Amino acid sequence: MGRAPCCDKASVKKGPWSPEEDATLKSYIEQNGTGGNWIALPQKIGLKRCGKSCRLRWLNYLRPNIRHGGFSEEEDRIILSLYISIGSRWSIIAAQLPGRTDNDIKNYWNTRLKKKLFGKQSRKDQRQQHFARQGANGGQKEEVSRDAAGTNGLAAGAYNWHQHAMAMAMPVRPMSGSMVEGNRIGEEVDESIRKLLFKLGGSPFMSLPPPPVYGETPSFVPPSVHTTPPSEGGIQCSSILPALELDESFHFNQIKLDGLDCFFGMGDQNMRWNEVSPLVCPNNTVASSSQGIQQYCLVEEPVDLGMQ
DNA sequence: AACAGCAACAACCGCATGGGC
DNA sequence: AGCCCATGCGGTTGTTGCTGT
Repeated sequence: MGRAPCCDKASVKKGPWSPEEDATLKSYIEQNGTGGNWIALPQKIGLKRCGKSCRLRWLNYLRPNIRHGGFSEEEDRIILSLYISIGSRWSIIAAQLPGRTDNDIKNYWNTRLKKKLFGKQSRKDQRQQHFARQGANGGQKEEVSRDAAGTNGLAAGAYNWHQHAMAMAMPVRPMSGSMVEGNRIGEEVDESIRKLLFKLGGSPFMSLPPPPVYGETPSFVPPSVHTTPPSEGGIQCSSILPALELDESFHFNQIKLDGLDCFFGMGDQNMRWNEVSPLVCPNNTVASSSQGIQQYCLVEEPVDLGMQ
Protein backbone atom coordinates (compact mmCIF):
# COMPACT_ATOMS: atom_id res chain seq x y z
CA MET A 1 0.00 0.00 0.00
CA GLY A 2 1.47 3.27 -1.09
CA ARG A 3 1.57 6.51 0.69
CA ALA A 4 -1.53 8.67 0.61
CA PRO A 5 -1.11 11.62 -1.76
CA CYS A 6 -0.51 14.95 -0.11
CA CYS A 7 -3.32 16.58 -2.04
CA ASP A 8 -6.09 15.86 -4.49
CA LYS A 9 -4.20 15.65 -7.76
CA ALA A 10 -7.32 16.04 -9.85
CA SER A 11 -8.28 19.44 -8.48
CA VAL A 12 -4.78 20.82 -8.29
CA LYS A 13 -3.18 22.94 -10.95
CA LYS A 14 0.24 21.95 -12.20
CA GLY A 15 2.86 23.56 -14.35
CA PRO A 16 4.36 27.03 -14.40
CA TRP A 17 3.11 29.63 -11.98
CA SER A 18 1.33 32.67 -13.32
CA PRO A 19 2.21 36.17 -12.13
CA GLU A 20 -1.19 36.35 -10.44
CA GLU A 21 -0.54 33.20 -8.48
CA ASP A 22 2.88 34.46 -7.51
CA ALA A 23 1.44 37.76 -6.34
CA THR A 24 -1.29 36.06 -4.33
CA LEU A 25 1.09 33.74 -2.58
CA LYS A 26 3.74 36.34 -1.99
CA SER A 27 1.46 38.99 -0.57
CA TYR A 28 -0.23 36.52 1.72
CA ILE A 29 2.97 35.11 3.13
CA GLU A 30 4.51 38.54 3.53
CA GLN A 31 1.51 39.65 5.54
CA ASN A 32 0.62 36.50 7.41
CA GLY A 33 3.51 34.10 7.15
CA THR A 34 2.98 30.52 6.17
CA GLY A 35 0.95 29.80 9.25
CA GLY A 36 3.03 26.73 9.79
CA ASN A 37 0.84 24.71 7.51
CA TRP A 38 1.68 24.57 3.84
CA ILE A 39 -1.00 22.00 3.11
CA ALA A 40 -3.79 24.29 4.24
CA LEU A 41 -2.31 27.47 2.82
CA PRO A 42 -3.39 27.21 -0.82
CA GLN A 43 -7.00 26.60 0.16
CA LYS A 44 -6.88 29.50 2.54
CA ILE A 45 -5.81 31.92 -0.18
CA GLY A 46 -7.77 30.39 -2.99
CA LEU A 47 -4.95 28.90 -4.98
CA LYS A 48 -5.52 25.65 -6.82
CA ARG A 49 -2.07 24.45 -5.97
CA CYS A 50 -0.54 21.71 -3.90
CA GLY A 51 0.90 22.88 -0.61
CA LYS A 52 4.25 21.46 -1.54
CA SER A 53 4.17 23.38 -4.77
CA CYS A 54 3.44 26.59 -2.86
CA ARG A 55 6.27 25.92 -0.49
CA LEU A 56 8.68 25.27 -3.34
CA ARG A 57 7.60 28.36 -5.20
CA TRP A 58 8.06 30.52 -2.14
CA LEU A 59 11.40 29.07 -1.14
CA ASN A 60 12.91 29.06 -4.58
CA TYR A 61 11.54 32.18 -6.21
CA LEU A 62 9.30 34.43 -4.17
CA ARG A 63 11.02 34.88 -0.86
CA PRO A 64 13.22 37.94 -0.56
CA ASN A 65 16.92 38.08 -1.36
CA ILE A 66 16.91 35.19 -3.76
CA ARG A 67 19.64 35.33 -6.38
CA HIS A 68 19.52 33.46 -9.64
CA GLY A 69 22.33 32.71 -12.03
CA GLY A 70 25.64 34.50 -12.19
CA PHE A 71 27.55 32.13 -9.99
CA SER A 72 30.95 33.50 -9.09
CA GLU A 73 34.21 31.60 -9.10
CA GLU A 74 34.20 31.62 -5.34
CA GLU A 75 30.74 30.12 -5.29
CA ASP A 76 31.94 27.50 -7.75
CA ARG A 77 34.74 26.61 -5.39
CA ILE A 78 32.46 26.42 -2.40
CA ILE A 79 30.07 24.17 -4.25
CA LEU A 80 32.91 21.99 -5.45
CA SER A 81 34.50 21.75 -2.03
CA LEU A 82 31.30 20.86 -0.29
CA TYR A 83 30.24 18.46 -2.99
CA ILE A 84 33.54 16.66 -2.67
CA SER A 85 33.15 16.52 1.08
CA ILE A 86 29.51 15.77 1.62
CA GLY A 87 28.10 14.84 -1.75
CA SER A 88 24.81 16.01 -3.14
CA ARG A 89 23.37 17.47 0.01
CA TRP A 90 22.19 20.54 -1.73
CA SER A 91 20.38 22.11 1.16
CA ILE A 92 23.55 22.10 3.23
CA ILE A 93 25.55 23.49 0.36
CA ALA A 94 22.90 26.13 -0.22
CA ALA A 95 23.11 27.13 3.42
CA GLN A 96 26.68 28.23 2.80
CA LEU A 97 25.67 30.41 -0.12
CA PRO A 98 23.34 33.15 0.98
CA GLY A 99 20.62 33.90 -1.51
CA ARG A 100 21.05 30.60 -3.30
CA THR A 101 18.53 27.82 -3.15
CA ASP A 102 19.24 24.14 -3.11
CA ASN A 103 17.29 23.74 -6.33
CA ASP A 104 19.31 26.43 -8.02
CA ILE A 105 22.60 24.93 -6.95
CA LYS A 106 21.47 21.48 -7.93
CA ASN A 107 20.49 22.67 -11.38
CA TYR A 108 23.68 24.64 -11.73
CA TRP A 109 25.73 21.62 -10.79
CA ASN A 110 23.90 19.24 -13.07
CA THR A 111 23.74 21.45 -16.11
CA ARG A 112 26.89 23.51 -15.99
CA LEU A 113 29.39 23.07 -13.21
CA LYS A 114 29.76 19.34 -13.67
CA LYS A 115 30.41 19.82 -17.34
CA LYS A 116 32.76 22.65 -16.65
CA LEU A 117 34.71 20.48 -14.24
CA PHE A 118 34.99 17.58 -16.57
CA GLY A 119 35.60 19.34 -19.75
CA LYS A 120 32.36 19.50 -21.63
CA GLN A 121 31.72 23.17 -21.78
CA SER A 122 28.29 24.56 -22.20
CA ARG A 123 27.71 26.60 -25.26
CA LYS A 124 26.92 29.55 -23.06
CA ASP A 125 30.31 29.29 -21.40
CA GLN A 126 31.98 28.86 -24.73
CA ARG A 127 30.31 31.99 -25.98
CA GLN A 128 31.22 33.91 -22.85
CA GLN A 129 34.82 32.85 -23.22
CA HIS A 130 34.86 33.67 -26.86
CA PHE A 131 33.61 37.18 -26.27
CA ALA A 132 35.78 37.61 -23.22
CA ARG A 133 38.83 36.75 -25.26
CA GLN A 134 37.83 39.07 -28.02
CA GLY A 135 37.15 41.82 -25.60
CA ALA A 136 40.31 41.27 -23.60
CA ASN A 137 42.82 41.13 -26.38
CA GLY A 138 41.15 42.35 -29.46
CA GLY A 139 41.04 39.00 -31.12
CA GLN A 140 44.75 38.50 -30.90
CA LYS A 141 46.45 35.69 -29.09
CA GLU A 142 44.03 34.03 -26.75
CA GLU A 143 44.30 34.82 -23.11
CA VAL A 144 43.23 31.73 -21.27
CA SER A 145 40.40 31.99 -18.85
CA ARG A 146 39.74 29.95 -15.76
CA ASP A 147 37.34 27.53 -17.25
CA ALA A 148 38.79 27.09 -20.65
CA ALA A 149 38.68 23.42 -21.34
CA GLY A 150 42.01 22.24 -20.29
CA THR A 151 44.45 24.74 -21.61
CA ASN A 152 44.82 27.44 -19.07
CA GLY A 153 47.35 28.14 -16.44
CA LEU A 154 50.08 26.57 -18.47
CA ALA A 155 52.51 29.33 -18.00
CA ALA A 156 56.02 28.20 -18.40
CA GLY A 157 57.79 27.72 -15.16
CA ALA A 158 56.74 26.92 -11.68
CA TYR A 159 53.26 26.13 -10.71
CA ASN A 160 52.22 25.47 -7.18
CA TRP A 161 49.67 22.75 -7.35
CA HIS A 162 49.34 22.61 -3.60
CA GLN A 163 48.26 26.19 -3.36
CA HIS A 164 45.95 25.96 -6.27
CA ALA A 165 44.36 22.79 -5.05
CA MET A 166 43.84 24.31 -1.68
CA ALA A 167 42.35 27.37 -3.25
CA MET A 168 40.03 25.28 -5.32
CA ALA A 169 38.93 22.71 -2.83
CA MET A 170 39.07 24.45 0.50
CA PRO A 171 35.77 25.50 1.94
CA VAL A 172 35.66 29.22 1.69
CA ARG A 173 33.50 31.53 3.66
CA PRO A 174 31.51 33.26 1.01
CA MET A 175 30.61 36.51 2.67
CA SER A 176 33.64 37.30 4.72
CA GLY A 177 35.86 38.36 1.92
CA SER A 178 38.03 36.08 -0.05
CA MET A 179 40.47 34.00 1.87
CA VAL A 180 42.49 33.60 -1.25
CA GLU A 181 45.01 36.33 -1.51
CA GLY A 182 47.52 36.42 -4.27
CA ASN A 183 46.63 32.91 -5.30
CA ARG A 184 47.40 31.74 -1.82
CA ILE A 185 44.92 30.41 0.63
CA GLY A 186 44.85 32.25 3.90
CA GLU A 187 45.11 30.78 7.34
CA GLU A 188 41.53 31.42 8.21
CA VAL A 189 39.21 28.50 7.70
CA ASP A 190 35.57 28.71 8.38
CA GLU A 191 35.04 26.85 11.59
CA SER A 192 31.39 26.32 10.98
CA ILE A 193 32.07 24.55 7.73
CA ARG A 194 34.82 22.50 9.29
CA LYS A 195 32.55 21.41 12.08
CA LEU A 196 29.79 20.73 9.67
CA LEU A 197 31.97 18.59 7.45
CA PHE A 198 33.39 16.79 10.41
CA LYS A 199 29.97 16.14 11.82
CA LEU A 200 28.85 14.80 8.49
CA GLY A 201 31.75 12.44 8.39
CA GLY A 202 33.59 14.21 5.65
CA SER A 203 37.01 15.64 5.66
CA PRO A 204 37.18 18.96 7.44
CA PHE A 205 40.39 19.71 5.57
CA MET A 206 42.10 20.10 8.88
CA SER A 207 45.01 17.78 8.57
CA LEU A 208 46.39 18.33 5.17
CA PRO A 209 50.03 17.49 4.96
CA PRO A 210 52.38 20.19 3.83
CA PRO A 211 53.34 20.04 0.20
CA PRO A 212 55.99 17.41 -0.21
CA VAL A 213 59.48 18.39 -1.09
CA TYR A 214 60.83 16.42 -3.96
CA GLY A 215 63.48 14.03 -2.91
CA GLU A 216 61.75 13.41 0.36
CA THR A 217 59.27 10.71 1.04
CA PRO A 218 55.90 12.12 2.00
CA SER A 219 54.74 11.07 5.41
CA PHE A 220 51.62 9.53 4.00
CA VAL A 221 51.29 8.46 0.43
CA PRO A 222 48.44 6.35 -0.80
CA PRO A 223 49.87 3.39 -2.63
CA SER A 224 48.19 4.26 -5.86
CA VAL A 225 49.60 7.74 -6.04
CA HIS A 226 52.88 8.34 -7.73
CA THR A 227 55.12 11.00 -6.41
CA THR A 228 57.82 10.81 -8.96
CA PRO A 229 58.82 14.31 -9.84
CA PRO A 230 58.46 15.35 -13.42
CA SER A 231 61.36 14.40 -15.51
CA GLU A 232 61.85 17.87 -16.80
CA GLY A 233 61.92 20.79 -14.52
CA GLY A 234 59.43 23.52 -14.27
CA ILE A 235 56.49 21.86 -12.66
CA GLN A 236 56.30 21.91 -8.94
CA CYS A 237 53.34 19.73 -8.52
CA SER A 238 52.32 18.61 -5.09
CA SER A 239 50.80 15.53 -6.48
CA ILE A 240 49.14 13.86 -3.60
CA LEU A 241 46.89 16.57 -2.45
CA PRO A 242 43.79 16.53 -4.57
CA ALA A 243 43.75 12.82 -4.98
CA LEU A 244 44.48 12.24 -1.34
CA GLU A 245 41.91 14.71 -0.20
CA LEU A 246 39.21 13.39 -2.45
CA ASP A 247 40.22 9.89 -1.61
CA GLU A 248 39.86 10.64 2.08
CA SER A 249 36.47 12.06 1.51
CA PHE A 250 35.40 9.01 -0.38
CA HIS A 251 36.59 6.73 2.34
CA PHE A 252 35.01 8.78 5.06
CA ASN A 253 31.72 9.30 3.42
CA GLN A 254 31.29 6.33 1.19
CA ILE A 255 29.07 8.53 -0.81
CA LYS A 256 29.09 7.89 -4.48
CA LEU A 257 30.00 11.15 -6.10
CA ASP A 258 28.59 10.80 -9.52
CA GLY A 259 30.51 12.68 -12.06
CA LEU A 260 33.72 12.51 -10.11
CA ASP A 261 34.28 8.91 -11.03
CA CYS A 262 36.48 9.73 -13.93
CA PHE A 263 38.66 11.78 -11.67
CA PHE A 264 39.44 8.59 -9.81
CA GLY A 265 40.10 6.62 -12.91
CA MET A 266 37.03 4.49 -12.54
CA GLY A 267 34.61 6.29 -14.74
CA ASP A 268 34.54 7.11 -18.38
CA GLN A 269 37.47 5.33 -19.87
CA ASN A 270 37.26 7.54 -22.91
CA MET A 271 37.88 10.65 -20.89
CA ARG A 272 40.83 12.46 -22.33
CA TRP A 273 43.28 14.20 -20.14
CA ASN A 274 42.79 17.46 -21.82
CA GLU A 275 39.14 17.29 -20.89
CA VAL A 276 39.81 17.55 -17.21
CA SER A 277 38.81 20.92 -15.97
CA PRO A 278 41.36 23.30 -14.58
CA LEU A 279 39.06 23.65 -11.63
CA VAL A 280 40.01 20.11 -10.74
CA CYS A 281 43.54 20.02 -12.02
CA PRO A 282 44.19 23.68 -12.42
CA ASN A 283 47.06 24.02 -14.75
CA ASN A 284 46.16 20.91 -16.64
CA THR A 285 49.70 19.87 -16.83
CA VAL A 286 48.26 16.48 -17.44
CA ALA A 287 46.61 17.75 -20.55
CA SER A 288 49.69 18.39 -22.49
CA SER A 289 52.45 16.56 -20.80
CA SER A 290 53.89 13.14 -20.64
CA GLN A 291 52.42 9.99 -19.23
CA GLY A 292 54.69 10.46 -16.27
CA ILE A 293 52.98 13.61 -15.31
CA GLN A 294 49.60 12.07 -15.74
CA GLN A 295 50.61 9.51 -13.20
CA TYR A 296 52.10 12.20 -11.16
CA CYS A 297 48.98 14.22 -10.71
CA LEU A 298 46.20 11.72 -10.64
CA VAL A 299 45.40 8.43 -9.09
CA GLU A 300 46.50 5.84 -11.51
CA GLU A 301 44.31 2.94 -10.61
CA PRO A 302 40.75 2.64 -9.48
CA VAL A 303 40.47 2.96 -5.78
CA ASP A 304 38.43 0.63 -3.72
CA LEU A 305 35.92 3.00 -2.28
CA GLY A 306 33.83 0.48 -0.51
CA MET A 307 30.80 1.52 -2.45
CA GLN A 308 29.54 -1.68 -3.98
C1' DA B 1 12.72 30.54 -42.57
C1' DA B 2 12.09 26.12 -40.70
C1' DC B 3 13.47 22.46 -38.22
C1' DA B 4 16.11 19.52 -34.92
C1' DG B 5 18.96 19.18 -31.14
C1' DC B 6 20.54 20.83 -27.01
C1' DA B 7 21.01 23.42 -22.67
C1' DA B 8 19.06 25.71 -18.88
C1' DC B 9 15.68 26.18 -15.79
C1' DA B 10 11.26 25.29 -13.36
C1' DA B 11 8.48 22.17 -11.26
C1' DC B 12 7.02 17.61 -9.84
C1' DC B 13 7.43 13.20 -7.46
C1' DG B 14 8.35 10.16 -3.96
C1' DC B 15 11.08 8.96 -0.03
C1' DA B 16 13.09 10.39 4.47
C1' DT B 17 12.69 12.66 8.63
C1' DG B 18 10.93 14.57 12.72
C1' DG B 19 7.34 16.08 15.76
C1' DG B 20 2.87 15.50 17.89
C1' DC B 21 -0.42 12.53 19.70
C1' DA C 1 6.37 2.49 21.21
C1' DG C 2 4.03 3.16 17.27
C1' DC C 3 1.27 5.68 14.12
C1' DC C 4 0.08 9.71 11.43
C1' DC C 5 1.02 13.80 9.21
C1' DA C 6 3.57 17.89 7.56
C1' DT C 7 7.72 19.26 5.92
C1' DG C 8 12.32 18.76 3.89
C1' DC C 9 15.12 16.96 0.51
C1' DG C 10 17.15 15.16 -3.68
C1' DG C 11 16.37 12.88 -8.08
C1' DT C 12 13.94 13.23 -12.17
C1' DT C 13 11.06 15.04 -15.73
C1' DG C 14 8.86 18.65 -18.44
C1' DT C 15 9.09 23.04 -20.72
C1' DT C 16 11.09 26.79 -22.94
C1' DG C 17 14.28 29.19 -25.52
C1' DC C 18 18.50 29.29 -28.01
C1' DT C 19 21.79 27.61 -31.52
C1' DG C 20 23.30 25.35 -35.47
C1' DT C 21 22.24 23.39 -39.87
